[in-house]
Amino acid sequence: MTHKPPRRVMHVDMDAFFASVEQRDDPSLRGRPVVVGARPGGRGVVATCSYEARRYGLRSAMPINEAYRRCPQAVYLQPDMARYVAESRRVMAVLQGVSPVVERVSIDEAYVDVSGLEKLFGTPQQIAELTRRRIFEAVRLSASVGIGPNRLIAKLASDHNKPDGVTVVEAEQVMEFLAPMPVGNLRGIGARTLRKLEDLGVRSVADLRRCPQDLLIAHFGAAAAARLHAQSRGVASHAVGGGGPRKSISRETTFNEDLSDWEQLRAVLRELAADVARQVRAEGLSGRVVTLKIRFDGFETHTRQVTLAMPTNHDDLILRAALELASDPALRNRPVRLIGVGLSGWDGENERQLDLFQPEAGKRKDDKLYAALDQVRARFGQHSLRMGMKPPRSR
DNA sequence: TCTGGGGTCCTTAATCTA
DNA sequence: TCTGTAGATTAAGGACCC
Repeated sequence: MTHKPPRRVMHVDMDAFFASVEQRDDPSLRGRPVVVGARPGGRGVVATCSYEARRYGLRSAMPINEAYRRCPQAVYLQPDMARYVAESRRVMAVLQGVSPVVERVSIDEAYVDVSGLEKLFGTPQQIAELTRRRIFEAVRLSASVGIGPNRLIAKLASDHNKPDGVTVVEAEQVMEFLAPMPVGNLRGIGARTLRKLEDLGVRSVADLRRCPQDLLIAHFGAAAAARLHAQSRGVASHAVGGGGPRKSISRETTFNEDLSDWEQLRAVLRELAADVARQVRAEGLSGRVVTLKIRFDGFETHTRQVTLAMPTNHDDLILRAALELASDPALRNRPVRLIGVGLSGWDGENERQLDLFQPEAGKRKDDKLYAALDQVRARFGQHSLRMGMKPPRSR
């Protein structure tokens, strides 16, 4: 009987990726605080900032004006995504050279299954260092690497020694590694959940481990409680790969100043719908569910969606559906901060073939779609009627 | 006080359907 | 055939992630 090697997952995270690319390509930026994100003065946030900028308290997702207040001397740059995507591809190619099982999770990070690679590359520590070295040779950028028995531990390990570091956590070290960590480091714990946990006196993972299960269930529900419980003990999936195809495509925009004029909003919606449709067609997809997103003053956000009778990838049909959804009286007569449109609910290959090879059938399909839009119209008629009798549910 | 864009997944409630 | 209901599907919002 052969002995199965232990599961080892490696997480690779590029350090301050966008800012590092900028500093690499422009020597005058090296050693200086660099912020990549929205233009100061507007309504955006920091996408990434260099470690020099972090010393001033700047962080990803911080409002750009707050960043500017704290560090006006930083260099503020708008993202050049095409360039970052090209670098990302090179990094992913390096990872493919280490192991064929690579799961890209975002432009600057990936999981790699490195189980059983010891004979080829040496200890986990050596595998991690080799990876970092090869990345630097390929793109002249630094990365942080973590290795653990599953994805959760690998990710926390890569964070542990950032930037430009390596951390290896063996299975038997997991409990000890996690215990002192702030619970906020765990996956799925954002600002809201963190506040609630703090109210329960839970600050570290060790606290969470001690917290009675029924208390967690009472506050977070059974499913979330089970996830918290599992994570506090380092239990997580080690499956690398999968990921699957994307589920939706959307475009949205935030205005520098809230917009009330629906003629202008309609024009914006037209562009967004065209963008979505272009992307959907480029990926050979068509979808049935059109979603409209609107954000008002005070960050109050609403979505409305409609399922069409047949899938589409046409600008005009997506726009019409979005406009019908926007005709909901509850969404009118208020200044709009953000507007967006998305498409989801992909159909199988069959529909696509219908489009490509049977133009007549495709045409009939469109007729059906316009009929479906009439249904939406009818529904909103009903909807406004109903509102008089029964208040819409509010949550 | 301020909070982008593009996603995913989850919860809850309403509605459809077998 | 009628009716009640369980389960599936749809819709809206929220939390979270990078």
